[in-house]
Amino acid sequence: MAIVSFNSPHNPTKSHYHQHPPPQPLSITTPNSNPTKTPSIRAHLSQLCQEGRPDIARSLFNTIPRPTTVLWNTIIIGFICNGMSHEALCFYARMINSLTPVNPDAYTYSSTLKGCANTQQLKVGKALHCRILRSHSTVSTIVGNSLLNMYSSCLNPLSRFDLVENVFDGLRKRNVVSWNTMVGWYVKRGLFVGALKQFKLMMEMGVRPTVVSFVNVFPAVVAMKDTNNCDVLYGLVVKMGSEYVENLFVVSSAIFMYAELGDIDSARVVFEVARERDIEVWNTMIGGYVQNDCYAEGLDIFLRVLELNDIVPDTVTFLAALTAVSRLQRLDFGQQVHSYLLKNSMIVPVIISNALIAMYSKCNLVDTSFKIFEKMEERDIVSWNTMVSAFVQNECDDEGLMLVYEMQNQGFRIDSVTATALLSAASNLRNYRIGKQTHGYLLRNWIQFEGIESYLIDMYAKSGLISIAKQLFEKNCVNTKDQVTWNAMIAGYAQNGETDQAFTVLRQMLEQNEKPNSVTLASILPACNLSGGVTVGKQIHGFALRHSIHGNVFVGSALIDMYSKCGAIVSGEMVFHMTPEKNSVTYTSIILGYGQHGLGGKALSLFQIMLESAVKPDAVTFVAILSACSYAGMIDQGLQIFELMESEYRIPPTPEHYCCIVDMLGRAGRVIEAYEFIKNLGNEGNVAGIWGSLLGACRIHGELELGKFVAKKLFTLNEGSGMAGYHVLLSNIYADKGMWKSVDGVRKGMRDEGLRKESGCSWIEIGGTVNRFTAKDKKHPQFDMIYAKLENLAMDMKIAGYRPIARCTADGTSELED
DNA sequence: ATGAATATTT
Repeated sequence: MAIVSFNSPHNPTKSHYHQHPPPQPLSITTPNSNPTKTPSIRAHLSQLCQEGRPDIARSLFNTIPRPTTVLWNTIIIGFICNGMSHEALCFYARMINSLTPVNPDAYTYSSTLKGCANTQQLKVGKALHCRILRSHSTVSTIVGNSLLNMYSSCLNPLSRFDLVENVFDGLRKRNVVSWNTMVGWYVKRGLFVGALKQFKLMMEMGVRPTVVSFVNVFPAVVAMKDTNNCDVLYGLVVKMGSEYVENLFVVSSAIFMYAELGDIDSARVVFEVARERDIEVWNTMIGGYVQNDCYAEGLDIFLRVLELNDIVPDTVTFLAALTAVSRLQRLDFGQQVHSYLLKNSMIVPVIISNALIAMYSKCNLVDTSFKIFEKMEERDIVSWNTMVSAFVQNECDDEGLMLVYEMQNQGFRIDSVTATALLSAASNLRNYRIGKQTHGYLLRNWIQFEGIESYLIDMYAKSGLISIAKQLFEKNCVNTKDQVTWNAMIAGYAQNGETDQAFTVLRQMLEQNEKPNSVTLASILPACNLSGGVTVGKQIHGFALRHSIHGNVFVGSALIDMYSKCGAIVSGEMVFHMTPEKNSVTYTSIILGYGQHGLGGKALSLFQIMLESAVKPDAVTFVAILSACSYAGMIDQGLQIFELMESEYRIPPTPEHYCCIVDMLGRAGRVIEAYEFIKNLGNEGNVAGIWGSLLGACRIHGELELGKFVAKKLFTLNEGSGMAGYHVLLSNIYADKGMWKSVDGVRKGMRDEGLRKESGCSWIEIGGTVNRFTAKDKKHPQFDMIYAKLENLAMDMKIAGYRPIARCTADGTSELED
């Protein structure tokens, strides 16, 4: 089996030396042997360099009393070909300052200039340029080309002054290399039209293009998305003959060109035309498929590479394969790639480990990601960022924050990627302090990146500082509002329950001719639930249909949710069946809807259909189906599904699942069983919600003693927001039993602790207007008529023989039930 | 003995 090889940054395999025949045996020379000694010393030095030992060649060189220019050149070239450009430059400095004067020649200049290009030493390059101009009346084409190349790699491509062009204009003789370098330079400067013009000019001058000419001009048409000229250029390649069409450089860059332009079929044709393929051709083809979201096809090609005996997959191959695996969330495949790597290579490069971390994270196995991260001997900023993002994306925001802390301890600085993860964590945790700190850090360090405003708006809105979000939206994004920014603001208002504001922003968005997309609609739809009216939701649905975005999974799921929350479960059902693409959220929405409408049987049969489909249920799906079972009293089925969740689907239960089970048992009167269930959970069951469900059950079934015990337990847990509700529940239990003294006691306790239950509210939509009511409120413009009608109704009910049961609520108002 | 050139993770 082939051993996996990985590229090192300075891969010498492409140096010219390795294209030469294998080294000849040494010829030993003595200092005074004969006049031919110089060429043989030169051959010896050159051979040492070919063997990758230029330092030894230098030591040998140091023993030579009066080295000639040729010998100096040999060492300089030797260093350059071994990726030691810095040493080459030092050696050049030694040469011109030598006590035994030697004159640099064209070889010295071209190789030293290459050294400058490799190390970005503009000053040395300029000094060389001066020296060349001073010492020679004419500049040879090769030296001129070396100057062109040096300037094109050392100069800032965005600078207004174009020294490269000056040198090119000053060249007395140009050849195809000069033209190619110019085309490359234009591309680097972003002057794509210029690059293409230069290429055309070269053709018009009768210069025959080489493969490099094509490789250099392709990126220009890619950048311009110029599919026409792309075809013209490739046509030219075909015309030039098989030496061009089958050249590995041409094949690889043509595949890349077509793939970048979205024409993956043509890329495949180019790939098939190549009779011989090296690993880079294979990599480009895999990468092309990944780039075009054809992950399965990419993996097919990857598998073919593994089967080849003469091609060894490298870092890039595995990187592309892992990207495809991540996008497909094909964990099985990813694990195979992982074990292949472990089996076949000594060390896994950092970049591959990073991709593995990302892959496991995308497959929701963040623990495995962290194991890989922990085991890494070396980590770069991408490793840290990937792991932090992995935590944040898998709902482990606290771990993500801790890791950022640790990362800074180890000398890595927060960058734009870390910041996006931090902002996401802040908005997930609804923690504006972390968000503000991150915002401050970005401002202090002048860190800017694309979409920064949307991240900030999202964070401030979700963490409750909607006014700051609004300020950012209005001040910082005056002219730069894009779809994402608009969406962030709309979602922000919608999530804060500010429905009117959300719709105002949507209207502004439409007025400014910015098109809403699926994200916009999926963000605004939940606001329709809150507003209580189905009319607005229907309008959004109509909008989605008109703009052909109703087929989107997210929009579909949001529509289902909206209809079912507005009581229109039949419409929700229809949307479900008409949504072409269904994911776990789509299924969960409709199951939840069925459950809330008491349609347990329908929920259950749809859940069965889901299990048989390719869509995997997630933790939320189980909450939906369990609560549906609970509402419908389908206890046995519910318990069975709960078993299945852990054993079959490997989803660890959360407090929400436990709540469902307790609720399910409790509603059915199996209160003691529910209590036993919580006891068995141990410390994991010490969550207010779970005990709260049990307290609810105690009330329904009049379990006074257990209720008192459960309430006591709840009050020790003291989890804030819901506590008032639990006090009210306890007082209701007492009230049901007519124990008014105890009721008073609970209410006094609540007053002492400053607890107040938020009053319940109901609403109804009439003629497109939503009317909200809370107990005893007089805000409605027609409240007097409404109360008069209520009294009439109450009278009618009394006459009909109805006896309401009066129960006490915490704020002293009476509540009519049953 | 010298010059131009392709693929990559958050």
